[in-house]
Amino acid sequence: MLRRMATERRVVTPGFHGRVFRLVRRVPAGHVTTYGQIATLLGSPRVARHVGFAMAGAGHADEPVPWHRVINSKGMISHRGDFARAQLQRELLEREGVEFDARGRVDLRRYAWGFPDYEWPDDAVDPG
DNA sequence: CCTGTGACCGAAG
DNA sequence: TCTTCGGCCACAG
Repeated sequence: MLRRMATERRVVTPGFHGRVFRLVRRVPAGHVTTYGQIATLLGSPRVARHVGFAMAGAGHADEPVPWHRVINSKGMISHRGDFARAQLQRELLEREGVEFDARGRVDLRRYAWGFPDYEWPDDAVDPG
């Protein structure tokens, strides 16, 4: 029911980038979030890719976006060939106290932000 | 008014 | 552990 509504409703609508940025700004220093988590909070885990698209343009946002706190579901930095940015991202996170293991992975159970005050829209997809 | 360009995810084999 | 595949669109130039 709730599930079906989610498939019929468009979640990536005009202003999507702005909604992504607003959510990412709520992640405090020393924590991380994932593309999929942001996508789920905005309406559907399927649009994680679009969250990535939005982050690619984070520099165009009116207000600063802590883009470095967004990593992928494996707990790794998505470099997509841009190793310079990936290294900067890692440095920024380490500066905030986020630890990486030998494989360059962050323990999401420990650092992922839970968005405790997030208010789910009525037509939000069932997260579980 | 087009068009190209993107930082993903989970399931299946 | 690896690859492939479907999901599916705003936005800057």
